[in-house]
This record gives sequence, structure tokens and C-alpha cells, in this order.
Amino acid sequence: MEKTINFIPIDYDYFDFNGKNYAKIVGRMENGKRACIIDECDVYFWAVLKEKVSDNKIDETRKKIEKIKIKNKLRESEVLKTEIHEKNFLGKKVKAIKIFITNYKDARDFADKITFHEIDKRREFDLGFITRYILEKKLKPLNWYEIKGEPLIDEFGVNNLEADICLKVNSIKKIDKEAFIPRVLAYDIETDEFEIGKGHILMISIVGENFKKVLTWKGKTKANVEKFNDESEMLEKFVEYVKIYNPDILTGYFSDGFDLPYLKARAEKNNIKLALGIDNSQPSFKRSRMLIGRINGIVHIDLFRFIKTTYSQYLQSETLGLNEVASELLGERKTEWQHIPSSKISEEKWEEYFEYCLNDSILTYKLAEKLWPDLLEFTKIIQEPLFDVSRYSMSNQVESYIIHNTDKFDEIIEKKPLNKEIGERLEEGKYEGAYVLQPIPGLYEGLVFFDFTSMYGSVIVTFNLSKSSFLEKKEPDSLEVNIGKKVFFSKKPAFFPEMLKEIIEKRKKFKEEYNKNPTPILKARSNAFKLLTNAAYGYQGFFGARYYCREAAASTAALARKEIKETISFIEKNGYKVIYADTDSIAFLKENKNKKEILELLKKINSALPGIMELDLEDFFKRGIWVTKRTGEFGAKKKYALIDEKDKMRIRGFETVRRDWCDLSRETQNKILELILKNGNEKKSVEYLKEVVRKIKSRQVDLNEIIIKTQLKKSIEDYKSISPHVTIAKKMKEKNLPVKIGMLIEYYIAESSDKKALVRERAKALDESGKYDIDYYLKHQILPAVENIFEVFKVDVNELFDGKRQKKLGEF
DNA sequence: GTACACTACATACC
DNA sequence: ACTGGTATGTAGTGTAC
Repeated sequence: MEKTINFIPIDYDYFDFNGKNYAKIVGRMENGKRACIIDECDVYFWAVLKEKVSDNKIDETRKKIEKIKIKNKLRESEVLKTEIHEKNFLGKKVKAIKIFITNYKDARDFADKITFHEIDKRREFDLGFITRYILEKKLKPLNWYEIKGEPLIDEFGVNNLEADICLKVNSIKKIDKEAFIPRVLAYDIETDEFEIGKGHILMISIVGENFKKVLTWKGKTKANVEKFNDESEMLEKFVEYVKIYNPDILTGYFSDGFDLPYLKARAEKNNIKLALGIDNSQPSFKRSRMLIGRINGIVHIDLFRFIKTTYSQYLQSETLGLNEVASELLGERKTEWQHIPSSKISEEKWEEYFEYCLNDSILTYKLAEKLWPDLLEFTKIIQEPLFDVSRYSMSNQVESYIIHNTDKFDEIIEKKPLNKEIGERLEEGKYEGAYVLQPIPGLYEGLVFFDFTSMYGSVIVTFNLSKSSFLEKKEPDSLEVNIGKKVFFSKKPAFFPEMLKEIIEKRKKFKEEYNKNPTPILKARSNAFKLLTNAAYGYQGFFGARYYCREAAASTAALARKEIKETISFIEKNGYKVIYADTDSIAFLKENKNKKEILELLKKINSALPGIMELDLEDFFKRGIWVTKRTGEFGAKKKYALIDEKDKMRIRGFETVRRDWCDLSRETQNKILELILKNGNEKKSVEYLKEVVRKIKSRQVDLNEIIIKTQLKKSIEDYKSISPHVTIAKKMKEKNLPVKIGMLIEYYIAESSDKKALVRERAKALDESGKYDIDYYLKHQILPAVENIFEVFKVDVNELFDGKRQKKLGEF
């Protein structure tokens, strides 16, 4: 008996049954109950025919293809049928054979066997089944559908599923329904060893809506804390609570790489099953570059990964740890907790530890709520499952967007590059990128900043730069670009620039909508299109891209250079003095002109700009300072400080904004820049500097002011050059402290009897006692940060740092 | 023994 | 190797004088 449900697909999976592929999709119905639907779809790929193959030959080829069989240990696959279609491929009309097969996993093997002379290319054999399913059936994640289907009782093993209804799909119809709010459960674990599975899990916190718990087998029971006899009982209860809460999303912070694999490892050790899946399966892990943890029927989201890959560019945070990210996005910090061996934790201290653990889950839960609009919008726009979108890199997001938007263009999808092709692409080396104007150092009064809106994106659209419009040789009415050699692009609109044009238009539309009606959803939607726009250029220059086109990327940069240089000349021709420019922004002196005149200039520039290119007024600034490089007397690029008419500072490139400088030099430089920009001269800042120097020399500076933090970017053994932070990392490892790739190594530079000692030999971890090296902090932390600023005013601060006086002090 | 060029590395800008 | 190139600047290292 056919049943009808309203359904929102959340988690996508597939399985094989009798050699065929089936999609298994878990979601919710409007009453909040869980449903699972099972569906099949055509599985096929394309064989693109060479030009001018006769119909007879095509028929022969089809027959040959239809006879191909693939036999392996698991199954026997065959070609079900073939069809001939007129399609587009990279800007050309082509004839292609659509080859329907029984199992998508064998597509590549089939493709490898189709080597007939009449066939030019094979494509779309490298799409995942879920992607193919979503493309074919248009059952897009996190949209509402009316599903008609036959209830399943025990077919396909669905009787083991914790779902209220299971249907074998007959029909799918998109319907309009209001926003969906998922059931989210956040979790966090605390362990006594950092290495996965090595120690015990001391406690697990879980937080959902009106749901807060800490499970432990340590300390004492209290409100929200449940104590168990051992780790094993605690783990079993954790699974039980997840089942009771019945979440759509289970989320952690860095849980792909830590919490989930740790839980699984400890469950194994305790001989229990971590049956979190709705089919009672255990989490499974895939190792690509990093570990990825999947739970059947529940979307496991590692918020750290989503933030790192797609969200971090909005953030100011210097690290992407939970503490900094939560404090920036939520205005809340982690609870204080000093990690000590669990054997040394006293009764009262356990309570603090529970609080700490619970708070991590609370923050994670709140972050999930905060980021939900972004996750939702990204998923709906990219059209891949939430699980994948929350982990995709930007190039992956762009590529998936393309894949799910090719049907409008009737395009056959390009294949992923093979390793050999990637090698070749990498060998081509870099191409010339953006233009940066060399500034003349000085303090300037009254500045205007213009910038191009989505410059590279608008260049790609305006000049139609892409793999499909790239021409092997010059053609009539083609665009010629010099990228070291001459390359040509067709003017016939190609699908990549067309798609990007649409993305840019949507971004504009949703931004306007957001300005009228500022909801988080509209903001997320507009941001998603902005991110896609910004990533499109990098995508075409990325060696791993299906639509990689070095010539298009290099031409985008070349044309952007041309446009900004012409704009600079134009501004200068209109009597303005241009101070600085970088890639898509131009700074010039306002002089005695008023805002209206500046806007008129802008209008004049815009009327002459080609295509959809557009220059925008970014802001006016009261003052700005540019300094020299430390080596040589030229103005430094990418380093300047501004103050706007509301006295708000904007500092770029200076040590102040670099996390690998100690707070003392960052704060000193920041204060000095502030005093100069506010007062218009250096007088007060000299006094300020003198005071800082005096403090350093008289050892009045606190340890936390002089800590230098440097990231460990690879494993210790891989370093060819042993710098201070690597030395400290080594020492930490010897002391059995956790040393992981990506962590910030903290140290300070101490005095040493050996004056010739290298910096790394003087570097000390924070718990090592020592006197800070006055000379080092003066000459290597403060002086470099301020010297060039004072040089602008012809003030030589070197005498303040005189080494002799400092030595005298030390002798006392 | 020191000055200098060079490499390795980290981090920022857009 | 998992978006692009441009740029500054420190510390370590090898070499010329």
C-alpha cells in the first residue's frame, strides 16, 4: 500500500543489493519523526564520440559497448543499455553515447575498456553514487519533498533501523515548507592521555536542547553529573543517551580527529559496541588527509573542520581553538582548567573538571546553533549532503556547485585529473599574479580607498576566461591575453563564467535582501555566494580541479593587473596622488576635494570599466602611515596603518597583527601607531617607547608579555632548519607532553652565559626558569617593530637601545 | 671571526 | 596536495675574506 510523507533528507548513504546500487536516505517528517527512504537511480557515464563518425560506426560501437561485462570478486556488472545524445562538452557540441550500467563502482573499469577508435573521451565515470543520485532524482539535501512509496518491513535489512517509517520510493515532488530546525547534540570527552585510545576516557559531556549531562566514573555524583563504576558502563550510557535524544546531528569540536576515534578505540578496548548508528552500527572512519568519522543515519559534524575550511576567513581569531572561536562568535570563553594527571586530581577539583568538560559541549552546541544558517545554506547551495559540505575544502565546494549546475548547460562533466596530470600541472610552475604598488614611506593626511568588487570574479565573467573558452590557437574575434606568451579565449559565453555571473548576481541580490531584512539565513546565503565568487579564481588555478585552466587563471591575474594600473593612471590624471595599491584596492590623497567630487570621480571610472567590473568606495581615512622595509630604503608593501574619521584604526601587515611576535612588541607597536595616527606626529610615542625600554631594562616585564608563539607546521623530524620553536617542540616531546602538528609552540628567550649562543639555545619553554634576555627583547623584538616607524619622522631610536647601558644594568 | 648571501620557515595581504 | 600569487622578516647555515 503506497504511503505519502513529507520528508526532508538529511543523511545520505548507499548500499549494494543484488549487484545494484541503492540510495538510503534518512531524514525527518513534519511531525519530527524519523523516516528512511530507499531509492534507486540510473547509473551511467558517457563515451564522447569523435567528430564525423558515421551512424553505422556509431551503431557498431554501441553494440561492442553493450557486450562489455566486468567480473570481479564481488559481483558481475553489465551494460544495461546505451543511448545517443547531443551534449555540450567544454564549449563544443558533441555526440556522446550514454552508457547505463548496473553498478556505479565499476564505471571506471567499464570506461577503461572502452578504447575503441571512434571514442574520443570517457566522462562522468568518476562521480560518487550519492552525487549521481542527487543529480538524477533531484532530491536535494535539506529541502522538503513529498515522497510516495511502499512501506518496507524487512527488505534490505531495514527492520534493524531506528526509523519510524521506511519507504521504497515511487515518486518525489518538491514542496515548499518553512525552515527546518535540526535536533543537535554536542559532545566532548576528557582523557588522561592525548594519543588516541592510549589512556582512559575520564568523562563525556553531552549537551542538547534542555539536555545537559556529564558522564564519568571519577569524582562524585552531583547535579548533571552521573557516575558509573567504570569506563565501560559510562560508554554504554553515552550510546543510550544518544539514542534517547535521537539527534539529526552529533557535533564536536575537533571530534573527527579526537573525540569520536577515541570513543571507538576505548569501546574496542572495553569490548563493547559503540552502536551510535540508527542501524546500530559503530562509527566508521575514513582516512584521507585527515580522519573523518561517520555515523550511520546521524550527521556527525566536526565544527572545527567546517570553520577551518570555509568559515575561518571571516574570523579574526589567531588560532581556531574552541576558546578563541567561541569568544569571537559567542562572546564566551572556555572554563579555566589546568591539565594535570588524573591521579593528582582532588575530590573538589573533579567538580571543576566536570564543569570544564560540560562547558566545552555547551560552547560547541551554541556554535552549532550559530553556524547552522551557514551549514544549511551551504548545503542547499552546493547540493551535496551536509556531512560532506561541512568538511569540503573551498575547491571542493566550488567543484560540487559546478557539478550540480551543469545540467542547465547540458554539459558533460569533466573528469578529475589523474596523478600524472596533477604532476604535469604542478610542473608548469607559478604564473604572474597581482600588482602591488610600491609606496613611498611617510605619514599621509586624508586618504580615500577604492576597491574593485569581487575583482577576479568579475574579470573572469567580463572576459569569459575558462577552460571551455580557452582556444588552442588564435581565432577571429577572440580575446588575446599576454601571460608571458599569447593566449586566446573565445567570446562565445562559456558555462563557467556564465555560472559565475549567476553566482555574483545572486550574491548581489541576497546582500540587498539582507540589508533590507537582516536575518542570519540571508546573511549566510549572501556569504556563501560571496565565498564561492572569491574561490572561483583560485579554483581555475588549482592543480586538482576538474576545470583547471592555468591560462585562464594567469589571464585573470594579467587582466586584473591591467585594469588596476589603468585605473591608477586615470585617478592620477584627474589630479590625485595615488599612495598605494594592492591587487584590487587603491589608496590616494583626498587633498582638498569633498566627498561629492570623489564620488563623481568614481562614477567616471565606473562608466569606462569593461563588462561587469565595478569600482567601489571603500572608505575615507583621516591619516595613514607607510614605512620602509627593514632591508633597503624602499617603501614596504602590504604594511600600513590607517585611522578613519571615527578614530578607528586599520592595521595591515605590521608586527602588531602577526601572532609570531610577543605581546610586548605587538602592544608597543600598536600603541605607537595609535599615538602617531591620532596626534599626527611622533612626539608622544617617543616618550611611550622610552618607558617600554626602561621597563625591559629594569626587568619589570611579565613573562606572558614576552612569550613568542610559533606554529609547528610539520612533524619535528621533517624540519631541515632547526629554529627555536622546533627546539622547544623537541624538548616537549622528550618530556612526554603532547606535540601535534598545527599547535602553537610557546617559548621565551632567556639570558645565557655564552654570548654567542644561538637563539634556539637560549629559547626556553614557559615552565623553565630563567631570566629573560634583555638584549634580545630590545634588539630583536622591540627595535624591529618600531625602528621603521620612527624613521618616517627621521628619529633614530637606536640610541635608546644602546647595548652598553643594558650591560651595565646587568652587572649590578 | 665576521660579513654576507642564501635557504628554510612562518605569517601576513588581497 | 586538496583555492591562487605577492610580500616581509627572522633564524640558521655555509662560505668568502
